[in-house]
Amino acid sequence: MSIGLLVHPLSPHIPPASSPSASTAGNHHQRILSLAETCSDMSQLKQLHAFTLRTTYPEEPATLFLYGKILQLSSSFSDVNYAFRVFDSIENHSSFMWNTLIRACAHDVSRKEEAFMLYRKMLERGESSPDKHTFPFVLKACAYIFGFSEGKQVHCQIVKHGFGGDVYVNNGLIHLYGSCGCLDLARKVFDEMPERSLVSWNSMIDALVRFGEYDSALQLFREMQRSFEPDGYTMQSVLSACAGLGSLSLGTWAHAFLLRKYDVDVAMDVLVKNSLIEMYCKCGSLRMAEQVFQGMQKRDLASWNAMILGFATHGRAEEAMNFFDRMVDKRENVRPNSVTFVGLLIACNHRGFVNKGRQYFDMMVRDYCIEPALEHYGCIVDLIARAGYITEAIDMVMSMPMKPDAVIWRSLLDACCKKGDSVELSEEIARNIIGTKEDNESSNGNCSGAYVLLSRVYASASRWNDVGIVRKLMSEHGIRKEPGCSSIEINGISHEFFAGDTSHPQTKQIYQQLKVIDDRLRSIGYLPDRSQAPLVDATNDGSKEYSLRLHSERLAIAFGLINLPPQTPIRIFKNLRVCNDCHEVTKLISKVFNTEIIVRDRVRFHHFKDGSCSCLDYW
DNA sequence: TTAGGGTTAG
Repeated sequence: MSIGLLVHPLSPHIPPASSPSASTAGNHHQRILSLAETCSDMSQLKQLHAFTLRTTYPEEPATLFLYGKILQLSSSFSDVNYAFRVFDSIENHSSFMWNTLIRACAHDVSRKEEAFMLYRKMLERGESSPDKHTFPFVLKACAYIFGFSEGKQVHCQIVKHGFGGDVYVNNGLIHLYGSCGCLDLARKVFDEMPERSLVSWNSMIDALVRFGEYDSALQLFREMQRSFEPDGYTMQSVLSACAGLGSLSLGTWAHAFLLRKYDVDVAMDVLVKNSLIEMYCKCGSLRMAEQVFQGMQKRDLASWNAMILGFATHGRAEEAMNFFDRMVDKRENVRPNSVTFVGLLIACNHRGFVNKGRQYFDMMVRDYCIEPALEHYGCIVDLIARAGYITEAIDMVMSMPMKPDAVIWRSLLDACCKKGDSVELSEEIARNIIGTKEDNESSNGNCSGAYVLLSRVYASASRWNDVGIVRKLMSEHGIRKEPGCSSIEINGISHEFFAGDTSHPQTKQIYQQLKVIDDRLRSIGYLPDRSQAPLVDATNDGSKEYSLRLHSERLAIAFGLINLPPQTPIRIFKNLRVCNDCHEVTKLISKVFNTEIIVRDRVRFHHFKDGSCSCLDYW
């Protein structure tokens, strides 16, 4: 029966003024209910609602049941306002009605807070008690707003109402505590669950991955396989863990696992494929990332962004920009978002493309109406400041609608130091950073960044007393400089190098190789930046010939050239940011030695407990 | 008598 014919077939059944027999009313409600199942949009639902109002008695339980259905349908058509109107028109609400409305709010971005308010109202009114359906919805809303204290209250209510053993409720709790970063509480709920589902495992694994506990996440994944088959959600978390560890061997294993175990649906899923792209990019294999991207039948914005970010963070700015051109081209016609522009600005930043960076920043605002966020400002300020346009960078910081964070101030300070600008200005900037909460957070728990930069400012102005004061302050506060470190995996063993490091057993050969590299680079006309502080005493044999500044990555590259067969790609992981100078030299070494060299920066180093990495030769 | 859980990048 079509809803368009609603009034005619049902009209003869409109209840008379006198009370209808129970069976007639029952049939009538039943017929409206079956019509409700066929509603496909709000206009049909509104007709049905009007008809229900006209032809039923509001106090009948069957009518209340119908209103519940109308409420549910209006929220499923995303008309939460209408759902609220229906709700407000009813005097006594069933648990189902409360639950439906709470759920509608929990799923609506702009009403997440209301979900919790509604739940409180439900308790206050006391006309119906929360049940096992209520809590998962409320918890979802709490998780979304990172409402830890609200969530704790709800947790108490769950125990009080006796739903502590419900698997859906517990999954909601794991998700909530996981979202708030309370991994121990999430784990406690997980461990104490009388029954677990696939979602329980996925939620716990996801929480661990999101907060950087990659090892534990992979450990849990292994345990999970004893009782459940992983699904697409699981595999995305596993791929993120591999990406976080920067372990291409693990990531490649996960890719193979995916292809072996799953049907086309899971393996071809856009979200899973995007995770694969991200994993390959973060593990340094842009070739594989591109291969996955090219093989995708369907792509979304995130697929493009993942590639752009991948190229950008590896210093391959031209390819990042080419991908952007392709995505906005008429054929693809994908509209970029704020993340796309972060990628483009990072690309420009890594390579010092100041004008391009300015163009993208303007394009983002002008052509795509995207409000620049702190991250965009961070990139552009760093870019223009590094290029020496300190005044322009400071003006930009002053014009920002939000408060600059310590990272931005540090970009300015760094640029001031390099340019040897006024000490007063540097001191002023340093005052904005030192001791701030953001600085502590943004520099891995120490605020060495600003102190080190400031001591460099004083050193460049030959104010040695002030250098001493800063160093003393640092040692008094127990602050140590976080050294740059590069790592390379060969035959499953990770070798780490610091700048000017001479601790490796192969140091002698490494420095000889560096000399070879240096000579080859000079032979093609490369002139190292002499203004950089030379590490002339770095070699064991006291040779002072090697005058290039020894970034840790160059040591790792030399080590790779010695120990890997010719033309084997060399993959380096670095804990800090890779500078433009490094990108340029790496490109040249790569050209001269006819070897692919990839340097991935900002990697959190990982060491397996037995001191090894199971690195297979997938490069 | 109605229904339910877990995602997107820096």
